[in-house]
Amino acid sequence: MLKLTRKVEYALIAVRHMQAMESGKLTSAKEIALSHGIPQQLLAKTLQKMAKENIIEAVQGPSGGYRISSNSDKISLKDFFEKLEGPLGMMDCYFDSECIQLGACNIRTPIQRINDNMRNMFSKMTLREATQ
Amino acid sequence: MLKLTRKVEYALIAVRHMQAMESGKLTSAKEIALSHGIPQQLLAKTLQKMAKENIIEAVQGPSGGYRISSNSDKISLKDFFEKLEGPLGMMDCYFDSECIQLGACNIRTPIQRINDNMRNMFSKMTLREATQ
DNA sequence: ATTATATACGATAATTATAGTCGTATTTAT
DNA sequence: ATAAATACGACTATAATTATCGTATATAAT
Repeated sequence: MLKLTRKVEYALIAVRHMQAMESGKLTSAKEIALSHGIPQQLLAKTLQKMAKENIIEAVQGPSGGYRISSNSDKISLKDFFEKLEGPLGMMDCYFDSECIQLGACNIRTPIQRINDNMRNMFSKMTLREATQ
Repeated sequence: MLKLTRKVEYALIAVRHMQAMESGKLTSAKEIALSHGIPQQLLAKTLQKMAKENIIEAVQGPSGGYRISSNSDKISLKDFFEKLEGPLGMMDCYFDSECIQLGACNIRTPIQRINDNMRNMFSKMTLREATQ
């Protein structure tokens, strides 16, 4: 329960991989995928997402690749998770859905309480901290 | 991401429903299911699970049903979640699986760190507290 | 005793979400 | 030009969750 998705797992692996690189040096999707035995195409997408969200920097062309963004120590785990997978919450009902429950829902407050605690916790933890 | 499953959602609804009952009074799976518009059979299973785990008390036979267990204020959210769905952790690799990663895994420590924080947080929060 | 109503529970089907692949376009160093 | 990288939309496969079905057992009420 409350498992990380593969997407996030791969993202964490990639971040650690990039952090272990010599400062400023690039690494590629292929390189990360091969050295950790994960599907390259899938990883590539996650890297692209991270680049788009400024968690990492992308350089195109041959001898291009990715490197960790310089502001990675300002990114909280909450932001990291949310940038990759949308709102961090234990329930959809606060974000999208038309809940069937209508007026009958008796767990809005409990859920909100749990959510707040979770969000708070992951806000206080930086990506850098977590992956160091 | 990190969504509660329906099972847990229904369990929370049921707990709240039972807490709202007059002390000691029973309510049935049918009653809860009808008043909150959730599938009765599925809810029934969750109630059975909760009864088995001593979160609630079950009384069989007609005019039987369920009531909240007297020790419900001693149950942490962590226990509640884990009793319903197994180990509370962001990754399987610590529990069951043979991970493909072998030696290449570079996120054991990060994941463990995140897990510890989560478990710690949910340990400190009681079910009673959360659902009050 | 019989009936009706409740819990108990294993097996299975349906649905949904996640994970992974494919094909193609674009960028750019050599 | 070519080769090697990122970028990205569409699609398929797989796994997990959600829900249903069928049946057994308990027990209060008649």
